[in-house]
Amino acid sequence: MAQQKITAPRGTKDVLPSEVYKWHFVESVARETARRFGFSEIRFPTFEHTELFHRGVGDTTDIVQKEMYTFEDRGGRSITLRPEGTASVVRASVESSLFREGLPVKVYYIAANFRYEKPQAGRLREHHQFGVECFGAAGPEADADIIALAYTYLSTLGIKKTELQLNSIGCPECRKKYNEALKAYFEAHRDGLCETCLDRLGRNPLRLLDCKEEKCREINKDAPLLSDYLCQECAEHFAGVKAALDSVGIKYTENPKLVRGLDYYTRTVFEFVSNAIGAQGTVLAGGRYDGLVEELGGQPTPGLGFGSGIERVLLQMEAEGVQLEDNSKPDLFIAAADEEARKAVGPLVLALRASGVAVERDLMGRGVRAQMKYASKIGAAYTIVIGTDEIEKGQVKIRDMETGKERECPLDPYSIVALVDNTIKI
RNA sequence: GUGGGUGUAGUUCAGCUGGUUAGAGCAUCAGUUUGUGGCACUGAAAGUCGCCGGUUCGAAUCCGGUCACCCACCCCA
Repeated sequence: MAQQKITAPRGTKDVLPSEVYKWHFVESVARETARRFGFSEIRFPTFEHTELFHRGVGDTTDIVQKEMYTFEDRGGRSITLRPEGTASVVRASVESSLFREGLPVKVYYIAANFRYEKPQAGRLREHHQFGVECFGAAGPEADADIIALAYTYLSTLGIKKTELQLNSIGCPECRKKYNEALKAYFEAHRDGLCETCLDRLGRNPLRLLDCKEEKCREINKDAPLLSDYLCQECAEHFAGVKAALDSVGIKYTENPKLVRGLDYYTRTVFEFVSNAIGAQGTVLAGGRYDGLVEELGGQPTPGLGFGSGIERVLLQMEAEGVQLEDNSKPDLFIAAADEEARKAVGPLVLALRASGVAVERDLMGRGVRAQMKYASKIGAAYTIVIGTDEIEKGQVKIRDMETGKERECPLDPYSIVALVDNTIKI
């Protein structure tokens, strides 16, 4: 009697053997791109003290207010499954004094994030991110470098059809002035605003710019622009970022309404956006966060970085028709014709595997014909059938499964490896 | 948290206005004179028709609830 099935928790996804090669590809491109740009990997725990995210991500954000997986552990500590990676990176770096051992500190990670959201296209409760962070560099070349890394990463994956949107949200000084101007403007148009906007007006007027409600959009059109309120330094920094991007030929669209959802951002914010994968079209997003390290107890240290959702990147690749090859197929399948041969196949297969060849054999007790069918199905490049004849003669036929051609080969691991490894066309 | 759509073999789906043994393609497994794959042919296995309740002589089909998935809002990668 079968037990009732247990399904994966809502908003989580298994990566099955048949598609895991796609993940391997994305991860290897991420690692290689990071390496070329001079970033080292950092790993950190899956859960942290809840306090870290309250301070690091920001108390007013939706993530902290209603999306965290928070629980008390058996020792009475408040623990949270990380909803994003940046706070952990900063915590770990401060804790181990990385910033005192020389700047800049450049690190990347590939890690799962957890947010209690309602799942939809491109949005999960557990999702994975390739993230990159750079600390210590205050100048605009650093911003451009991070964006160039993002751009290289996406193009190497075969993603061409995203738009890079760019904005500067200034420093706390100029943002304060802008916030006041914004508040004043929206107060004057109160009657025309939707309810959520009215609600936010007092707390975070920046967010109103993002509203998709038709009537709010109308009002947004003539709202004051942040670019008019940037202080001298911020304006120069932003101009520097744009000039640096121009010089390397990376195209961008200035989007004065682009506001990121995490409280820690300052100055540069950017997103690579797609319109091909549903409403959640942001494939990669990031920016500068010059106040975060200090907020988390370190010396004032500028920082910047981005996060890119691997599931979304995969969706985008799919949408753009990027073709990947599953390279997990075996090099060789060795079929046994009788009991005697089955005994001989075991040691042979082990010897070949020790030499680096991916070899499979029958574990299901099938006949030769069925073994060949199976070898074909799993995509083995070569097959060998061994029976009493072959063992007596010490010779086997090795067959190229693509062409169907066969070739004689001595029955010893070295000869077989030589044929399979050199991928000699038979 | 709010709203819309969808739940039938492993999978993609069919099943007309409720009628008795719930079907097909693909996939799986076995075989086509027993030592050779892809094609073809034969056959087999596989479903408490998401779950619970209601209406009815009778429910995959109608009604209610619930859960899950998909999509959108909110927000975000």
